[in-house]
Amino acid sequence: MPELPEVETTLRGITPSLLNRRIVSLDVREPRLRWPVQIPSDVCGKRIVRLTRRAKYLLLYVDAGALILHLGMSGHLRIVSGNVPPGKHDHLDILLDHGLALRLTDPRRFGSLHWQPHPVADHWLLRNLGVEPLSDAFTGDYLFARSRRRRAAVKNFLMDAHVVVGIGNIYANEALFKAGVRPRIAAGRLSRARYREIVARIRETLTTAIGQGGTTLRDFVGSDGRPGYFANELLVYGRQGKPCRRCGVMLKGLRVGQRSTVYCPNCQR
DNA sequence: ATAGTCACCTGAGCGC
DNA sequence: TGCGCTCAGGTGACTA
Repeated sequence: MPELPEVETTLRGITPSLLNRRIVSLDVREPRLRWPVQIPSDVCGKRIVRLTRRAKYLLLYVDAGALILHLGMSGHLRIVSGNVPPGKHDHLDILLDHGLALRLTDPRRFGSLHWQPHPVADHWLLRNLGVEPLSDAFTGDYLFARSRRRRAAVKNFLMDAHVVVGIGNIYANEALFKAGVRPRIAAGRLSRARYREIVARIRETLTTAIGQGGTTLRDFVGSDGRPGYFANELLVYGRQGKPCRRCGVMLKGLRVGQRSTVYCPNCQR
C-alpha cells in the first residue's frame, strides 16, 4: 500500500497525537507480522520525543532509542480511543497517556515493528538504505553516477532502496511517464541530462502526492480515516489500454521485475 | 556487486 | 453461491 507519500501523510497525521505523550503500554494481539514483534517492556512509560520518517519506515523516538514501524503493502495507522474494540486485522495498539492509542491495521501482515537503541540508524533494516528522494543528496548527477554499468531496467533501478528510497511501483510508473523515459531501458544507458529530468519529475510527483494525502487504490486511509486523493491524478498507473492523457495513444502494460508497469509508447522513449 | 526469482500473507475481482 | 485463478501500494533471502 504505502509508498513515501502515504507514509509521510501518516507521519503528519499521527504526530500531533503522539508527540510528547508517554507510552502507557503496547498491546500486541498478533505478533506474527513480517518479523515477530518483540519489544522490550521497558519502552512503556517512556515519552515520545520525536517522530520522523526514514524511507518508508516511521521512527518513534524515545530517549533511549526508537520504535521502527513499517506498513508493508496493506498497513495503515489510526488514532483511536483506547476503548474501541479491535477489528480482525488490528494487530497492535500503542496506548498513550491521554487515553488515545495508535492502532496498526494490516491484513497482509507484511508490516513490522522493531525496537532499536541508539544509534537508531545502525538498525539492520536502516543501515544500507539509499538517499532520500526529497533531500539535497538526490540529484541527477548522483543517479547518473550510481547507474553506470547497470544493465537492469531503469524502473527497477529507481525502486532499488539501496540507491534511493521511498519510490514504489505507482510513483516509479508516474515519474517515468512524466520524464518521458521508457521503464525498460537499461539504467546504465541513460544520459546525465535524462537523470536530471527523472529526478525533477520524481520530486514533483512525490511532493504533489503528499499534498493530496497520498494515493488510495483500495484501502489506504490516513490516520484520520480519510483516503488520499492522488489517485485522481494518476497518469499511467492502472490505466493500461486507456488513452494517454497527453497524446491519446493507447497506454501499454507489461511486467518489469515482477511488477505491473504501464507506459505511453509515444510519450516515453 | 548485480540481477533475477521466490517468499511471506489476505482479500478482491473475475470467469466459469 | 462457490471454486479456482490472478493480482495487489514492499522488500529480504536466496541463487547464479
